[in-house]
Amino acid sequence: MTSTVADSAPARRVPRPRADALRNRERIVTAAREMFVEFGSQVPYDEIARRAGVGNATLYRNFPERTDLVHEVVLSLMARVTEVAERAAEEESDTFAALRRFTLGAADERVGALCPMLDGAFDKDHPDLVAERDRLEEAVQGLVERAQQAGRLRTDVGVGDLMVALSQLTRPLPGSGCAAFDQFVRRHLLLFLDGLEAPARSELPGKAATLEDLRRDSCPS
Amino acid sequence: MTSTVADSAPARRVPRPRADALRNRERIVTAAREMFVEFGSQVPYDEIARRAGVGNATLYRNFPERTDLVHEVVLSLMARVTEVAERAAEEESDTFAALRRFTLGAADERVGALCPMLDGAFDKDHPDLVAERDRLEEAVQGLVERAQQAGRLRTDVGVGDLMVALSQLTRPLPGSGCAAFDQFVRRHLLLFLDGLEAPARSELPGKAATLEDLRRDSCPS
DNA sequence: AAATAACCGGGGACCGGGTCCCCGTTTATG
DNA sequence: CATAAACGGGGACCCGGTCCCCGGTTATTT
Repeated sequence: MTSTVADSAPARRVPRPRADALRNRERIVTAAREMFVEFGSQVPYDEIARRAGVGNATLYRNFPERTDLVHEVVLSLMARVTEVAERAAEEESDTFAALRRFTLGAADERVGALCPMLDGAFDKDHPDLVAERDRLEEAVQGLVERAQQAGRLRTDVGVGDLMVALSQLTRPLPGSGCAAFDQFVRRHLLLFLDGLEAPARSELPGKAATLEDLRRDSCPS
Repeated sequence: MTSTVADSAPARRVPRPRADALRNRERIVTAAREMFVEFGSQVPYDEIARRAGVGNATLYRNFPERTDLVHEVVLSLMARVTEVAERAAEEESDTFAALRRFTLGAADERVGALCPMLDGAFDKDHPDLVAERDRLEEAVQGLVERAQQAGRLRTDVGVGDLMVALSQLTRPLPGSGCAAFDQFVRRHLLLFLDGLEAPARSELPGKAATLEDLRRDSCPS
């Protein structure tokens, strides 16, 4: 994975970051993801540092702007979720089972944490982000279309419906690191999925939405 | 409603509050409910006062402790939701339709706002609160049982499942007062309800929970 | 293994926003 | 009309988050 880029190159100009520096940066991002999930992206810097087992200065050195940190976390989280979607599509033959697996897997990754991040305060149009979002949408859209074409998923729902409901249902209650809650969430996700299954049991108002619709609608600012 | 308690009594000791004072108190509670729904119970006192069209001093005079205000708001919100449940049971002959009506009605009242209030910081065991919670549980439990006995609602779900999922799905995204989002929420609620309908399309892990279970589990503190 | 430079960590000063009170003014009541 | 209760907003206080400084530590280089 990590190519030996700066190995033979003149290392004097950019002497390659130290090993522990990279490790620390990684620990920070992980800690931040966990904290964001639980307390939202406004959580104090010092707390994140403590959770990461790092001095706060290290945190400020790596991410001078909070924006940078949020950006990094969102990116990393989206990548994980995308991978869950791709693995589900690949390894699950039954189309609806694939959808189930993705949903529960995404819940385990705490997609719900993406929600509070939409509270402004970070660049939604950054190229990296758009790229990652497109990858995610493509992967999930694939799951949805396959299930719909197989007649297993009702056709009046879209990726947006799935993602938003998924996010909402898995959003952590602030404070309580309740253990029993997790099991509870799985029940709700499964119930929601049952509602998604074809044939449709009711008629929905409005129309199915894509991720693009979401991004546009959610922030009229 | 308001009995003339202090009318003939020696009014010197407690000379009955002035009319505008009562009106102001009411406006404050209303404003607080709206603000809590949108921004959580931590919203600055001054903001609430401004929204209520009152000086901040009036707010502090009426609710010296934030706890008091939260308590009042929760109570008022629960009462509204209970009423929705009772009206639904009473006026809707079809048992599942009653459940639908309650769910959508409760969403309109913004039950989701109750969630962030569980972030500690207020007395869960206050007699008034317990009483109101029991009334609410009884009303909703009635809806659930009727639908289950009629064979319209799957039997592996309980009041707790409905209430928590309902709260989660309707929780407002902090910041954006997005208009389109509301319509979106209705879609998700209807999908979830479809999942609740009998016959069950999947097998759920764990077991159905009551409100009492919720209260106990959610705060191991 | 020693030298060197990059990196780390935590203690504390600064700053902004929320809380809460004081007091001159307004308004319901009898 | 007199009186006292209630109002309102301006500002002082205070706390918690941010951000920097500097002495110590640890990975790299020869």
